[in-house]
Amino acid sequence: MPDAPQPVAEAPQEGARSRRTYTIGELAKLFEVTPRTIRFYEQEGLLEPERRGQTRIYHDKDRVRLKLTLRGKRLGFSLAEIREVIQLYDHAPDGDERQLRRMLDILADKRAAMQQQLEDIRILQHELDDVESRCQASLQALTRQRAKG
Amino acid sequence: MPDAPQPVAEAPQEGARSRRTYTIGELAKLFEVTPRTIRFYEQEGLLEPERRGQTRIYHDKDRVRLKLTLRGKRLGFSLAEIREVIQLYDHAPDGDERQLRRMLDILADKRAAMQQQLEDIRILQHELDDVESRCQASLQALTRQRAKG
DNA sequence: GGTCTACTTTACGTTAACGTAAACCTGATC
DNA sequence: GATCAGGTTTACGTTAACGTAAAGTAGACC
Repeated sequence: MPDAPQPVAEAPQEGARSRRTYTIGELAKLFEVTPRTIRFYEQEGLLEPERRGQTRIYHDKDRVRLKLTLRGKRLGFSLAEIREVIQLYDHAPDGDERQLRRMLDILADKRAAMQQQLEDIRILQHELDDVESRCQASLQALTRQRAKG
Repeated sequence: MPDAPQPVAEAPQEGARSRRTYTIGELAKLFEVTPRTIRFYEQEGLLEPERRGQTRIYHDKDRVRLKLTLRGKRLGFSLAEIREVIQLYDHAPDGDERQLRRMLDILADKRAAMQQQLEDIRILQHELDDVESRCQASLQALTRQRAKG
């Protein structure tokens, strides 16, 4: 499942600019994923943590990226697609005209997909409404029957 | 990707009750999937076509189920989850109280997931807005520069 | 009756997204 | 200085959702 109501894990915002850093374990706990997952996302080019000696140090930028990544996943995007969006996000203002136009094309695609998703959700919600009301009805029927019997 | 703007393939509705049937190939073309995919969905318990001799015959019920399945996939649900919903859909009114209550629980879960998705889409759309405006800005900058040079 | 075309089963291959296990390093603590 | 928690790399394993190829069948047409 698109990972239902995520515990809305979020970092404490000490003032406007929280300059704190995270170990991989901290970040993992914060978003309820495993360290392995975080390393894998790095390997796939979604994160680029600092290195202090051998160990990774994550900054707010990485935390935001990870958040975006998990949001994308909940919507069924692949990691490759999410990386695409992240690169758009980071390199939007530079590049030549052809690149910029290509970006706008990709953006239009993502938008269309999300529009489709909105529509899909709308329809599915109605269908769930339907099932639920039928469920409630038979439940009440059972209850009435028990009251009589 | 959640399969962007699907060509909104849909069957002709000859009157209210279209009693026509479909071969696997027809159904596949209608929704732009392969026959293999349709057989796989059957194997996973999502479809139950009639058999005429060896070959499968699909009715409107199957078409609706397939449509629901693809909608679920666009939202990132797994086939197992979709099967769960389909079974809810088909067996909502029967079963004892415990089963009905369990159904309502599952329904609540799906609802929560979809609420989360709505929120995710809202946020992502804003982020895409941001990227796009930055894109447009640098594009205009390039154009102005060219006009001068 | 041969030849298409579209169906069928069986079975192995593939890709994405991690899980899991082994073997190692490293700073803190008893 | 041993131990331990938490970090690291390397590498193989696993699951979902199909793709693909081989080999057979069954009706339509020339």
